[in-house]
Amino acid sequence: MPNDGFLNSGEVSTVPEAPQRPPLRADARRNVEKLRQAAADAFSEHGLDTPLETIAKLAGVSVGTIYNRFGSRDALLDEVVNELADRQVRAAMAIADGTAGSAWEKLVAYVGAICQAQADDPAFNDAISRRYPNAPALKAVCDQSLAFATGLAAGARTEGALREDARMDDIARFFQVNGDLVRAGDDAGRRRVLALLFEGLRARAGSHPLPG
Amino acid sequence: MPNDGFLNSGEVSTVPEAPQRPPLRADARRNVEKLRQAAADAFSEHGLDTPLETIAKLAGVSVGTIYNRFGSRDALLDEVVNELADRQVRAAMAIADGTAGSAWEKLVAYVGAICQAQADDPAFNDAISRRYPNAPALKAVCDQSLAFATGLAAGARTEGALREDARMDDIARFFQVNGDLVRAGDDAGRRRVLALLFEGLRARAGSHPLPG
DNA sequence: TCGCAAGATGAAGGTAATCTCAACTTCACT
DNA sequence: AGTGAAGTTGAGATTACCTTCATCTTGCGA
Repeated sequence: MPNDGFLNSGEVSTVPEAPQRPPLRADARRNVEKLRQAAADAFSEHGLDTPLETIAKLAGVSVGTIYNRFGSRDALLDEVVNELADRQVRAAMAIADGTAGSAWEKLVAYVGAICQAQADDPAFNDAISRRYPNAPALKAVCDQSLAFATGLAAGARTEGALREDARMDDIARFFQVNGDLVRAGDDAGRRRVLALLFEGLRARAGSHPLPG
Repeated sequence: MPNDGFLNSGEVSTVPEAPQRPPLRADARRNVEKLRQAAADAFSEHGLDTPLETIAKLAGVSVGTIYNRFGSRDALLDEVVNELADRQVRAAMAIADGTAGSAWEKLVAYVGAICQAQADDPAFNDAISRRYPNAPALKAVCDQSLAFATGLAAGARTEGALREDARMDDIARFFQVNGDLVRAGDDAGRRRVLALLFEGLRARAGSHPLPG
């Protein structure tokens, strides 16, 4: 559950463009909850390609209900995976924050945590490394994650640990590459590639400049 | 069932288990050729997921003919893409051989050439970086490519340019990773990641050992 | 308890692909 | 030219998914 984190001075109206729908009936609310749970479970086990049929069955409802409650596959995906991804990203941030040492070490810890989460949870992996253009909330989580990494990277560069010509989108590519190796089922290789990339990213005398 | 060969006066049969089919009729031979060409063109333009319908239309025959001549999608794929991949791998080998300098430089040239070919030809990319388990001839080409790279890598390690704990399967992963970034359409990023990986692969004082 | 709007259902329709096979066409040999 | 085997054809079977909608069911206010 997203914690809004603000101790606001007065009441602020909810969201400006809230469509002001009538409240859901009790059974419908129950079904939404069951579907959310079922979708999260199924996605986390089988990835985001899980058929709606599977999710509906797991929730004990029919596929039609998914459409009644969420409108489309993409909407379900965006809503459910958003929460899931948000949780993972926050956990990784906590790990980075809890890492004593240099910004470089925090950066390594953060990227390592995200990559491990990709390996552990197919849904999360699909979410941050694959393209889901119709999932805006999901994109927001990814951006948030990258922004955090960017901050750490800036610190690491200042320290002189991260090479000067490293760019922020390089980090995004770590996740992309890691996700691909996860999908290939090559966990050992994944770790090696990650290690190689970090080695490449370190500032060093006599390193060749990166292209671009 | 061994064939007791000594009754056979002169000719030894070519391949032991050649099914000895009757020769194809002229029109069928023509169709095989048209299909090979069409498949190579279509695969190279759209990747190995091109539907058979597209290929059949391009060749001016019906899908049924593909099955009559090749037996299955995978068989067509194996046969056609094998040739295509073999050509690319040989070209890359020639580039490596034509590169003056150290084994490390040859290795970089070879891997770079393969990766560039992946970027230029979707069929080749799918062939060496994706899994096509039902394509044995294709797998052979990949193995051949890796064996060549392995030779160069051994030389580069002897020179002291390649880190001691680099392994041969690391090179295979370069192709996998590169292929993924090609598919993502991120050519600039692809080059940067490749550069980072090579930086990571260089022998250096004070580098961390790779996991595994 | 009743009525009805909200909600659930799942078969049917749509799409996009591989693969099959009975009916037709053509080659090549006499 | 005639004939039969070889070859081609393409609609249909099949699979696997998403999405819709007419019909049935149910929560809940009166």
